[in-house]
Amino acid sequence: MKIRIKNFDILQIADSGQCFRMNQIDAPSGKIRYEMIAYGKYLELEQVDKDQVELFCSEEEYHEIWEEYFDLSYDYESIVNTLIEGEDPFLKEAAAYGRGIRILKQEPFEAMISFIISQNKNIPAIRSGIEAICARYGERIVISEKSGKDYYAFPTPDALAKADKEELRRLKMGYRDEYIISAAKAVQKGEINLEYLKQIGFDEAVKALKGVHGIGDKVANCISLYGLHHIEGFPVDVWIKRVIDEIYHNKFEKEQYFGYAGIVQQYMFYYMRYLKGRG
DNA sequence: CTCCAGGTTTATG
DNA sequence: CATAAACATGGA
Repeated sequence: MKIRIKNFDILQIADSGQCFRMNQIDAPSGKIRYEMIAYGKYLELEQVDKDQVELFCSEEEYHEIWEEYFDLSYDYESIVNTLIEGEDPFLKEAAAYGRGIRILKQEPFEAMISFIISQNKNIPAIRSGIEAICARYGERIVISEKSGKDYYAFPTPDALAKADKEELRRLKMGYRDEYIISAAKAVQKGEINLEYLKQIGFDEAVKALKGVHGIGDKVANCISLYGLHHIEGFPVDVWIKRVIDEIYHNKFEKEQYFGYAGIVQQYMFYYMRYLKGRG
């Protein structure tokens, strides 16, 4: 189904570093098309034009999953306009450049494990690592008999809680092996209730997440922002550190963007990577 | 080969 | 409290 929507650029979303399982594929139209797996479902989507995308799924599935996943009811246009019309020269440019980004509502457990894996890895390495985990521990998804390619859902907490260190090392998880297992076990045992963490406040959610071995402040902010949709999440990684240091000379206050700090962070991240030749 | 990557933990001053 | 070293490994 085709959807008319502003501020939705598939390429920007796929390349924004918040999700790691969107892959570009060829389309008969020659336009930008991606395939992805989320919530156990396979989806292809194509950029028809600047303000229109086509999702290749049923209307039920669209309303059940993807409308919310892509945060389509949120008005990004007004955020972008606020920043573009604002006083901050860096954010004017960053918002204009990344205006097609949306903050996805990913599966909380997937965000949790993905960002544990992400630490001290570059984005291509994160992608391949997550694919390896999915192929080993995730349920196979059948798309069609002929497609020849295998697709896997993200593993359940149960499946990952049973993983052993050696196997995770073989999948190139490195020292993160025990972090992954302890996180999966915490969820499996109910010590961490991710659905509950969605309900409570951002600060509390971060605090609870940091109780897990291997989750520090940055990863907890990522999980909160991308998995729990706490829009106050403001992950400070090497790129945001660079922005705060080089652009703001260590005088940046995220509090001035209360209510949408996570979106501001995303524009900063995406734009800085572009400026430094990684976008 | 060297340096860096959407960091966290542990040790040390 | 702040800083430094260790950690495992692939990508550029």
